[in-house]
Amino acid sequence: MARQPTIKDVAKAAKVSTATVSRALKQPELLANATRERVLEAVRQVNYTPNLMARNLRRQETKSIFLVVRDMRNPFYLEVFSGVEEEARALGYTVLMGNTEDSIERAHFYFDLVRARHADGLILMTGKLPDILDDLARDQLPPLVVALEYFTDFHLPTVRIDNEAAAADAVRHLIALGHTRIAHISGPIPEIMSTGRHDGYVMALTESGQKADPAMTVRGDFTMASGHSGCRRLMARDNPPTAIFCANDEMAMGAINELRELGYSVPHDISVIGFDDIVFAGAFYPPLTTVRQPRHDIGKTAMRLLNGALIGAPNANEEVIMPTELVVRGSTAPPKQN
Amino acid sequence: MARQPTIKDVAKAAKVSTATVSRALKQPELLANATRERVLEAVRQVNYTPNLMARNLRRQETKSIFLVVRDMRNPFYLEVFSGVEEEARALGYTVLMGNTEDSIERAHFYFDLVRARHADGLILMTGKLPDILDDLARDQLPPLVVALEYFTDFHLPTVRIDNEAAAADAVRHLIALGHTRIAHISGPIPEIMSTGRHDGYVMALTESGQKADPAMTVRGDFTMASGHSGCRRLMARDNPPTAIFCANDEMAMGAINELRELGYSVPHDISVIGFDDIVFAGAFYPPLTTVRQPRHDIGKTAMRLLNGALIGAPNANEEVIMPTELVVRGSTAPPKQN
DNA sequence: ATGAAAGCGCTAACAT
DNA sequence: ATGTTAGCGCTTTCAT
Repeated sequence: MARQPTIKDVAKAAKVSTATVSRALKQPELLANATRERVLEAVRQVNYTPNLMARNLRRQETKSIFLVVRDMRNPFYLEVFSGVEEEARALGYTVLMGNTEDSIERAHFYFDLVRARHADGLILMTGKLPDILDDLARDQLPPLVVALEYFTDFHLPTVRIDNEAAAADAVRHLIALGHTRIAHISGPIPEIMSTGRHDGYVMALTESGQKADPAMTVRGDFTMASGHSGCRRLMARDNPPTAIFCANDEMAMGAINELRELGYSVPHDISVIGFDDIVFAGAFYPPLTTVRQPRHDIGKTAMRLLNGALIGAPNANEEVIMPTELVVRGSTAPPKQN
Repeated sequence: MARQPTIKDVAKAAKVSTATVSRALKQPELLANATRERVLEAVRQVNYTPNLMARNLRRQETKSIFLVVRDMRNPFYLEVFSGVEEEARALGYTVLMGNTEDSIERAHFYFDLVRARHADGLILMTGKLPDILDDLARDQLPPLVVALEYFTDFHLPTVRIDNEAAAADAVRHLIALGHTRIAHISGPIPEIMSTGRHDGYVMALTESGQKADPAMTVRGDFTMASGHSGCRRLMARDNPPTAIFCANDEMAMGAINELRELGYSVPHDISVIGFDDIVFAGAFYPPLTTVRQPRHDIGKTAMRLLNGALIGAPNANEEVIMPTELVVRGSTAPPKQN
């Protein structure tokens, strides 16, 4: 590429000072009509684009934010990302993607990038928040929004769902179908998201008068493989479940594929329910009954909150709880009559 | 956050000039051991992080690159992204994500962002390259790498697969199984990727002595919905196919789900083969036979090429063809004997 | 309504 | 081996 024209080139072409060029672009109302026109014409003529590095340095802002996720290969985050990106574009930000792979150091790396003024703020969608935020004093925190996860030690702007209520809804659906032996494949407890979903499972069972048998909960890690193995362990029990509530869709898919290998038919023999409504949940066979999270809106809201924090809006510290929705498809049915 | 310490604060604390601080960080070997130690100690003491906006302005580089895709919600791009990101991190770059939604204006927007020095270069994974690059003279192009797609008018650094050969492999697999009525659900022709896969389909049929009946190709658009409808049209023919080669996995999934609704069993009645080996291809039922693209390596290679272009490496204009691999799973089988 | 000039924080050329 | 200094390109006082 040829050398970029600078504001000086425009100033020379329009025979004005660089300050006037800057004004023509930022506060055109301050200039006389004739001058403004002349400058804008010069801008076009020399094909000028403001240099963002210089502008950022001068303004002490980058107009970029980091979206930091646990594993960017998880399609779930993509839809959140597209929501963040949509809102960011409207607000004049660009979105950088960070990815911690569950490493606390990698998370701190993104905090450092904000310190280094590579971005103005962060949206965190990682687990292990307590560990990450542990030794950072409150006033050392960069502008920050927590999405999906949350942090209980002190109040941060947060957008999330009510995991407990959503999980309870899912389990109530199974109870309403008549299931009495309902198992749970959980996420990595004690992470707060997994704990919430497990609590909702226990809550729904308890309120219906069923006892939550601890042996009916096996711990997974949100991967399909852990759905496979968790399901195998559950079905090997003396009194195997007739329904399994999985803490996410991938584990539900793993469980269903395992059940097929074991010779069970879903939902005829066993019902399975997932969580998230990822994009392939409806295309799966059988189509997955699951809990939909408003991913796109979660992303938009997170960006909106972050912008609030960035411009120092008054009550930027709010916690927004987004609604969830049980999506009943083909992986759940009444229990088989024996 | 408190005010960030600057290089001046370090200089004062270490009683040296700012230049010496800069050297301690960039070219420590130039300094006397004692000075270097003193400076680094001061850096720690005042908790200094270099301001990247200032560094970028001074160095005239951003150390960021844009990865521009057609639709970032497509999980396929994610794995490419993770490859780009891995290599970028190793080379000291951060990756910005751009997303054109197939709009030429949106694509140009990212070109403008490079002009505005928001990023140093671009990796393009969008269709419509000819339209996008149309009226840009060669010397107006920013540092640029094309991935997956390609552009024939003039030579750009490119990483891609041999779509024709890969598609031919897939179709040969069906031929080897004994199929003689093989249909194709294509991507949006005349885009080059779709054309290549269609050409491979025709080539494999022709070389085996089968005639490629144009009515056996229906045009899709890479969405699951177009797999559904394309499959329905094919199966409504007088002499329906016994096997369908789909130009990507989503369309193959759509086709399989449609076949199930029509009462066909895959692969017993009809074989279906996809392309890409997206992350859910193996979890699908039946597990999808498909053509695997080395997505992660494609991403890494693209970033490597872009870095070459950025540092002005000699033969940065190379075109890299990555290998593909036919992954035979459960969606293909010999044709049913009538 | 416009211009002059300072300076954001850093690096690199030049000087010593 | 270290310091001095001149910018990178822009925005924003402060003057006029």
